[in-house]
Amino acid sequence: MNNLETATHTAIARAVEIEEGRLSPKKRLAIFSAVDCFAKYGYDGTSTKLIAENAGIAEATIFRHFGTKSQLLMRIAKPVIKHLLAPAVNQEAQVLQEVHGSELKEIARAILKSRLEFLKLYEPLVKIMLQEILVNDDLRKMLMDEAVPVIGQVSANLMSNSPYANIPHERAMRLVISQLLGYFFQRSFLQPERVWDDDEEINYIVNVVFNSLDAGD
Amino acid sequence: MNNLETATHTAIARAVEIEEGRLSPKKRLAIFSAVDCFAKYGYDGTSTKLIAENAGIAEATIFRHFGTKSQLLMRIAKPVIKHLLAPAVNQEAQVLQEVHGSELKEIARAILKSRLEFLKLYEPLVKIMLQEILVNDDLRKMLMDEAVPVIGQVSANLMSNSPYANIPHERAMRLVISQLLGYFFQRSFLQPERVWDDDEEINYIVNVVFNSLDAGD
Amino acid sequence: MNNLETATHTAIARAVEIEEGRLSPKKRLAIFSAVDCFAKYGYDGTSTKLIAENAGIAEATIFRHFGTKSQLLMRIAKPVIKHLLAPAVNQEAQVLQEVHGSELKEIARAILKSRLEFLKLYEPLVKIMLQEILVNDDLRKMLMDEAVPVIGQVSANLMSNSPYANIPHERAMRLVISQLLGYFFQRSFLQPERVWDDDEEINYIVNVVFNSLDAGD
Amino acid sequence: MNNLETATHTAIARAVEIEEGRLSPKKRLAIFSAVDCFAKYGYDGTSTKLIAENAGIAEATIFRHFGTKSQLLMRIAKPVIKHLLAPAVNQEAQVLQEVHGSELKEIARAILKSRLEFLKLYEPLVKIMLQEILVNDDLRKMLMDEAVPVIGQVSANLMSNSPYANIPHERAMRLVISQLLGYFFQRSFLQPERVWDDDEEINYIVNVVFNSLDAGD
DNA sequence: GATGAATGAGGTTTCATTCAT
DNA sequence: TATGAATGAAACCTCATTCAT
Repeated sequence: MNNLETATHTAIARAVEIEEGRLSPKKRLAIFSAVDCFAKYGYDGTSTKLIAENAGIAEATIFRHFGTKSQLLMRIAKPVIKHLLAPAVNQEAQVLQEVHGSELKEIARAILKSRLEFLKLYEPLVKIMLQEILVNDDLRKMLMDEAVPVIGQVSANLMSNSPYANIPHERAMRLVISQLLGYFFQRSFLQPERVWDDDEEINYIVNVVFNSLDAGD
Repeated sequence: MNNLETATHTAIARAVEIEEGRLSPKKRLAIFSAVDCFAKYGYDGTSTKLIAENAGIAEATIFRHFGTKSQLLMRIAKPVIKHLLAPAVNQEAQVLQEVHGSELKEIARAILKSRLEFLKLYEPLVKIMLQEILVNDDLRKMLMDEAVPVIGQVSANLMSNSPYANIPHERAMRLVISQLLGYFFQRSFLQPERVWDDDEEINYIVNVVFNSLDAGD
Repeated sequence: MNNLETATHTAIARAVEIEEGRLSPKKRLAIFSAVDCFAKYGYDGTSTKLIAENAGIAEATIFRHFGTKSQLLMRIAKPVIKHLLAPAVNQEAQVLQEVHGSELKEIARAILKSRLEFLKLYEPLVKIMLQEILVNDDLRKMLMDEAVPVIGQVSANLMSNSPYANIPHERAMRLVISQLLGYFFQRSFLQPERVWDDDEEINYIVNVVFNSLDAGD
Repeated sequence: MNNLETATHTAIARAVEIEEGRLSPKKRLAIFSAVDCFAKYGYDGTSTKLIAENAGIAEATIFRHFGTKSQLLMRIAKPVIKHLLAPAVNQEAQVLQEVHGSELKEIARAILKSRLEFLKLYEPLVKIMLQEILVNDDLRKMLMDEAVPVIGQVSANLMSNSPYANIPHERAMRLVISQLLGYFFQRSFLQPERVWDDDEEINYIVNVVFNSLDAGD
C-alpha cells in the first residue's frame, strides 16, 4: 500500500488535530494507514494488525491512542465531517454569493464543483461512510447531526433571495445530492479508468436542477 | 428477529429455486435467516453461527448447502437479480408500451413505481448490495453483468420510438437511477418512520427527467 | 502436569454430568485440566491456552463448550457444591443419626471426618474457591445460596433432639467450620509435607465444640 | 473509588515510610490507590493502568518507584506485617501482662479485641493477603517468616507463667486464629451489612478457648 | 520526580470451516 | 439430509514494562 502522505492525508490530519490536539508522529501514521485500509478493504475487512503493519507501528499503539477499532473510525470521520465538509459548504455559499451577485446558477456550479473536489479528495473516507452508514448507527447519527443541517441551511440561504424562494427545496436538495453522489459513484467506483469531464457533468446536473426549478416542480 | 416467512422471503425463495431446484426446508430457513441477518448487521457483521441460530438449524447445515459464507450471499443475490430485477424490467417495458401506446411519461411512471416496489420488497437484499458493492468484487461484477445491460436495453427500447431518440440517454439513466435510489435511501434508511407519498415522489422524479429531456440537456 | 484421571476428576465429572448431560471426551478433558490448572496457578494465573494444551485439545473447544473462561469455572464449581457437598452433608446426618442413636459426639466426629475427606478429595476446587470467593461475586453468591442453608439445616436437625436444643447454634456452626477449614488450610497449604493424624485433630475439634456447648456458651 | 486518605491509608503510609523513607506525594497516592484496587478487584484483577488512573498519576510513575507490579504489592504488605502486626502483638502482650497481672482471660480478650481492630483497620490488605497467600509464594513466605514466629512467641510468653504452661499450645493458637479470622470473614465479607457486637463475639471466642484449655484438650 | 509515547507478549474470544456419524 | 464436535487462524484488546524527555 502507498505510504506517502498525500494531500488527503494532510488535510485529514489537520481536521483531526482540531479535535485531539497536536498528533504524535505514530498517531498520525495510524490515522493515515487506517484511512487507506478502511477504504481499500472496508471497515470489517481491515484488521487492526493490518493497519499497524501498514503504518509501521505496533498494534498496541493504535489502541493506546484510540481505545477501540470503532473509535478509530469515528475519531477520523467526525472531524472531517465537522471541520471540513460542513463549514466549507457554508463559507463557500457566502463568499460566492458576494462575488457572483445574483447569478444563482453560477454559484450552484461553483459549489458543486468544490463539493466534487471534496469527494475526490476524501474518496477513501467517502467510501467508508457509504458502506458503514447502512450498518453503523453511531456513524449514521453523526452524519445526520453534523452534515444534514448545514446543507439544509446553505440551501435555504441560497434560495431565500432568489426567484425560487417559494418553492420547497427539500426535494431539490435530494435531487442535487443524489445526482452528485450518483456521478461520483460512477466515475470513482464503477468506471474509474474511464476519462471524465467533471465540468461538463456538473453543468448537466445544474441544468437538470434549474430546469426543474423553472418548471416549478 | 422476525422469523415469519414474509412475502419477501417467499419471492426470494422462488428466485433461488429457479437456480438450485426445490429447496429443502432447512435450506429455505437458512436463506431467510441469512437475508435478514445480512440486512440487519451487514455481511461481515453476520456470523454463520448467528444465521444458524436465527434459523433454528445447525451451522454445518449451511455449509452443507452453500459451501462457504460468501457463496451463501452470492447464491441468494444472483437469482434475485437475474430472475427478478432484470426480466421484470424488460417485460414491464414491453407490456406497458403496448398498453399505453405512446404515453412515454405514463410508462416511465409505471416502471419507476414498479421498481420502487421491487426495492421495497427486497429491501434487505438491497441494503446488503449497497453495502457490499463497494467492497465485494464478485458481487459488483455480478451486478454490472446482470443488471446494467438490461437496464440499458430497456432505456434504449423506450427511447427509440420517441421524440428523444437522438438524445444520448446515459446521463438520463444515471439521473433516474440516482434519484430513485436517493429517494428509496431516504425513505427506507434515513427517515423510515416518516410518512411518504410514493406516487407524489415518483411524479416529481419523472417530471424532473422529462423537463430535462425536453430542454435537450 | 499430571494428566491421569484421579478419583477427584471422576467425581467432579459425575457431578457436572448431572447438570450438563453426558460429557464428550474432550469436554471431560477440558474440565479435568481446568481444575488442575486453576488449583495450581489460580484462576487469573491460568490461561485458556494453558488449559487447552494441558488437556491436549484446541483452545476453541473450551469456548465451544463453556462460552467463557468464567463460565468454565462456574460450571465446574456449581455442580460440585450442589451435588456433592450439600446433599452429602444431609444424607450423612440422617444415616448417622439412625446408626449411632443418640451419640451426638460420635456423629459429629463422623461428619467432620467425612467433610475433611471431601475437602481433601476436592482440594483443587477448594483452593480455587477460597481464592475467588473474596473477589468473584457470582461464586460467592452461589456458595451462599447452595451451601450455607444446607449446613444450617443439618446443624438444626442434629441439635434438635439433643440436650443442646436450646443453645443458639449459629456461633457453634462458625466454630466448627472455622476450625475445620483452619486445620485443612494448615495441613494442605501451609505445611503439606508434615505428617498429620487427621483422627486426632478432628477429635480435638469436636472436643472443643462440645466443651463449649457443655459450658453453655 | 473513594479517594480520601483514610486512617487506614495514613497508617499504611507510615509503615511503608519506615522501610522506604519519606514518600513523595505521588508515591503516597500510588500506594493508597494500589491498596484500594487490590482489595476491591484482587491482585490480578487490578491493572497498573487502573491504579494510576485511580491515583491521578502516570502509570510510569508507579514503575519508577516500585519497579514491578509484584514489588508494589510486596513493598506495601511487608511493612504492614513487619511494623504493625508483629510488634504490636508483642508490645500489647507485655503491657497487658504488667497491667492486668495474672488475669489471663482478660489479657486474651484485650489482645483479640486489638487484633480485630487491626483486621478491620487493614481490611483491604487483609483481603489481598487472604487471596494471594494461596497462590503467591513470595507473599506466603513473607507472612510465614514475619508473622507466624511472633505470634508463637507471644503465645508462649503468655502461657509460660499460667496454669496452662504444660499444655502444648499449637492447636490452641490455631483455634484462636481460625476463630478470629472466621468471625472477621463473616462480619466483613459475607454479611457486612449486618450489625455485629464485637465485644460479645470476642467473649465467645475467648470462652471457647479457655473452656478447651480448662478441659485439658 | 514525573510522564507521554510506545511496545512485545500474551490474553480471551470469534470465526468460517471440516468431519464423522 | 442434517448435525454435534472439533479446530486453526485470526480477531480485538490488555498488560506490564521501557525509555526519552
